[in-house]
Amino acid sequence: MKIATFNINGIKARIDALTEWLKTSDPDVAVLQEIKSIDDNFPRAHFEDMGYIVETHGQKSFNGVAILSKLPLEDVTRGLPGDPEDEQARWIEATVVGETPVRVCGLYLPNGNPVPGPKYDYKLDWMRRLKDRAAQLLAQEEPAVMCGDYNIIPQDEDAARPEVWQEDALARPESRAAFREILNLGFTEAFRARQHAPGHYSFWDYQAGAWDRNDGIRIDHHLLTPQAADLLKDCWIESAVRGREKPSDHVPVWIELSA
DNA sequence: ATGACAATCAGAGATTGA
Repeated sequence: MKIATFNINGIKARIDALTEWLKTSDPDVAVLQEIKSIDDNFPRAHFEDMGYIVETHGQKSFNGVAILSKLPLEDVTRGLPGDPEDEQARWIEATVVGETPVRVCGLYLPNGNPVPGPKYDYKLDWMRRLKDRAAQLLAQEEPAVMCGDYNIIPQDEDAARPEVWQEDALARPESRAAFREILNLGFTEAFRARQHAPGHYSFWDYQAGAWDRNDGIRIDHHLLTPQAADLLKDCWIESAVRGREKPSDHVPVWIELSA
């Protein structure tokens, strides 16, 4: 089972690039962030015609997550538990029924800038709720993946120019500590389980020729429960997608599971 | 120190992102 997480930065703007990517790279499961669309405006039939089951959790203008799957999906839920007041569409879950069923959670973690401020408070509170949900998933003792745009640069080696991110919500010590707290529950960060070298990124800003200068950051991640980590065959970043026509500023990050 | 770039909604320019 091949699963890719991909922040597409708007379904309306990315429909052609996303379609081309699905055709050529052929994920079994595509976990999408920033669809920037309400559910009714998501081009569901277009992807169904390509053989995908489509589950969305959108809102107007911003955020929004989705799962496209060639394998059956069961028990779809929307929204991160823990705050009924939270109306931002940043979390979706479904069980992908392959040879071995896998619970797949797609997330778009808040950016959190500027620091300090209410947006940063929201980020840290969202991560507290994420930790609660992560602990529940661990207690199930089943294969589960939490993947998406974490808006977290885990370590300095995950940025081309770590010095410019020092005071940023993506790299602040409190942000990194909250991320590590979740890892320390017992999750495996798939990319670092397979790759130890610095210089691998999943986002390059549109501005100032960041892609051409390889001035990137690694902020899109897969976190695996032990039962999922035991199934991990490989993890890689499809960075070439950033160089295509009308690209997102993020690229797909893949895992392959023996499932 | 600033802006650069892109997307959305709207129908100009503010807001958001990272």
